[in-house]
Amino acid sequence: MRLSTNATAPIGMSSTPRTAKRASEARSPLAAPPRMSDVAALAGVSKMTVSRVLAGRGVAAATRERVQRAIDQLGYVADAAAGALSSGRSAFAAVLVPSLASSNFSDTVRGLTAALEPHGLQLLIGDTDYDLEREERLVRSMLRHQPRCIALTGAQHTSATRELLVRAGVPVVEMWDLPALPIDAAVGFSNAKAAREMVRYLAGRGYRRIGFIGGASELDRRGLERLKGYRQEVKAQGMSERVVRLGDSPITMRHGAPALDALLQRWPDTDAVMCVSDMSAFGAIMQCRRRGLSVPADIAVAGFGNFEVAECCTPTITTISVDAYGIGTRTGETLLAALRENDGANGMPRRAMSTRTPARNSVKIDYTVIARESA
Amino acid sequence: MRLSTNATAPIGMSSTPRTAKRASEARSPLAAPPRMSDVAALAGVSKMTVSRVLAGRGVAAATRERVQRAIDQLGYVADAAAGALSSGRSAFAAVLVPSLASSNFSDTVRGLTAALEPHGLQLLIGDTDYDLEREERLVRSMLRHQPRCIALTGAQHTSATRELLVRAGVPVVEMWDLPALPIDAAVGFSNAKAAREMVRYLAGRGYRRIGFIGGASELDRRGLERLKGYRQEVKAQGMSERVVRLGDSPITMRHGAPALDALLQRWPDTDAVMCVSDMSAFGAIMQCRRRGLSVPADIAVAGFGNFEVAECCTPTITTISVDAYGIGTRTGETLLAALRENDGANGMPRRAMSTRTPARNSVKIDYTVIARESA
DNA sequence: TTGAAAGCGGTACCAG
DNA sequence: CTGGTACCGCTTTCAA
Repeated sequence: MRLSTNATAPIGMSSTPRTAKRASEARSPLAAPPRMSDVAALAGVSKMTVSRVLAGRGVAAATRERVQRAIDQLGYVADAAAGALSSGRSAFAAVLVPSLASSNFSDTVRGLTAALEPHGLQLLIGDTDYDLEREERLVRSMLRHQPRCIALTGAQHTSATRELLVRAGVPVVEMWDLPALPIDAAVGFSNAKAAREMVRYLAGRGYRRIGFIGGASELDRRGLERLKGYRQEVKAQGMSERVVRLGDSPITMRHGAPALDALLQRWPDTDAVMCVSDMSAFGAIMQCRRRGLSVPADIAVAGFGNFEVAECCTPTITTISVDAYGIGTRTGETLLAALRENDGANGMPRRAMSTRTPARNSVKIDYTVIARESA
Repeated sequence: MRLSTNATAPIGMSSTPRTAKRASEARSPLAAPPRMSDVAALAGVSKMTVSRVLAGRGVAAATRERVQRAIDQLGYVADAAAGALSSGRSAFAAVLVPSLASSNFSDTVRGLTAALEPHGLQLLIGDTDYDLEREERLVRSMLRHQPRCIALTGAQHTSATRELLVRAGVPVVEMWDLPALPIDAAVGFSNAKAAREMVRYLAGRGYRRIGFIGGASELDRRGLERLKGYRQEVKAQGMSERVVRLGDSPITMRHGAPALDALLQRWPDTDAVMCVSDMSAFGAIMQCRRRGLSVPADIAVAGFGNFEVAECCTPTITTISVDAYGIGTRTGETLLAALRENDGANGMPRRAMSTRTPARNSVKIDYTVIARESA
């Protein structure tokens, strides 16, 4: 295969001589694409008028129509890079999530898209794979595109990332958590408190020997917070903790079976299992079936996240519902408000939110225990 | 909420006077970010030398180090828009998938990322939501960023989309299908043939009254192809068809229960169900449990896609395995090869693949029936 | 309402 | 190996 020789060389280092760019002017698919000046010439106006038509500013109706016809005729598409360079304002918004494969985060991205796209912002989406170094690399690479604003996941970042983000001087929102010291603003909830609530729910149902299964990675802060909340509440209730930590994030369905096995091996009399995610809870329930255990009669199982599988599984899975899509839309709205504020005021460019409104930049997202059949 | 007054106005129409851009030169987070000329001045070289250091071209080691120090000291981040404009070459690759929430497609995106990122290409990701008009809008909007290459899903597009794509003059790959007339190149498989294979498998296991459950939408071409394959093979086997079409794409777990109910109501003696997706198959199996039907003893269920749930469900789900991640990496490799070819040759810019190598631009992706417990 | 000129921040090209 | 200059395609600014 052609690629094997030089599989990671940068693409496009060879080049076309500047003067040859418009070499093939013949009307073929290979002809250089039309420029704004081409449109202007065809419509018999100046570039500026074309620019104004595109931006929807004040242009006489007749002129505007003539220009629009020329645009359509040539199939003109404006060059965003040129526009961004000239105006000093890109049309990008950057988003970073730990894993696009997790429906949780893809819902958040969809929510962000829904909020930002109508305002002409194009998302630059990055998948950090729960790796802070990778997050840093992605931030660096996205910053090259001068995004108007940035959304990222969690409160945990390398110090270089924080530095980059602050220096970027654009609104930043941290999602899915409520950091003690946000870089700029946050849209999320306390994963620890949510987990405590689940333990209280289970205790209220009479379960006293409650286990927790989660991932082994120290990088999944939200998972760790949930574990922390479990520990706090178990202690508060005077119960003893039973924790199994196993496997990498993202936690998938495959996680549940071995984790359940490990838990029951160590603490055979466990009467309820709280899982770091619905994915894991589902895997655990399926494993219960294989072991001939009935859920919840023999053992109760609870999840986190209210994924679709929690609703569709038999038994249906008791879980904590978090509005992932809403986190996206709220984040989008928060960023837009900050952009307006920066923009409207004294014209100081690229100001972060925190310089203006230090405090009330945290949006708290609701969550609720959804009581279903499994617990 | 502040946004309610003007929820969809474009952002950033007010502006900062050009001359004020560097108004606050004080060393604060509000100072204008450093430019290449600043780096050059600090290092005592010309901009060109800085540019060469960044590009990793031939620069004397001592000079390079000096420049690098200046870069680090200033925290300089090159502006991608300026670079793209000047060189006539962006660092973007565009991808369009029907739904980011589907693990199938998010895996493909991950594969693409893995293939393209090492070459310095930044993905522009778009979610068409199974809507061809939306796809067209997204293509138009992405084209403004002059992507070096484009990957999109399926063979079905509006004629305007095809026109835009051809005129863009960059390599284009259609994924997840093998169109009779690809725009440029394709990486996929025949969904119809794969479905036929599943019917043959079920027939081979002795099932004769095989139903099909799928979505009602005409927009999900891959779903329709699977249905077509089912119909062809059922006919070939001398069986009669039993088809239920229900609900929108993407098909989720919620689809399975009502679809199974509808199928059994109309054809109560059905002995096997083939589902358009594992999601649906899972929902159907859970519904079987609720109805007191044992799988596969009372009724067999098969899925499509080899999603994680197919492996973790009890019973495990018989399905067709498709390497979604591999579709992404193969697509990436195909695009990279085309970029190299364009680039290396006569320097004609922005040439599509098909102008070179009309035929062998289709990469066929393997699939296999995975026999598990459910059928 | 429209146009002309300047320049955004880099890279190509050629000369030294 | 390094620097000077022109210029990428668009928007800003200011004048008409």
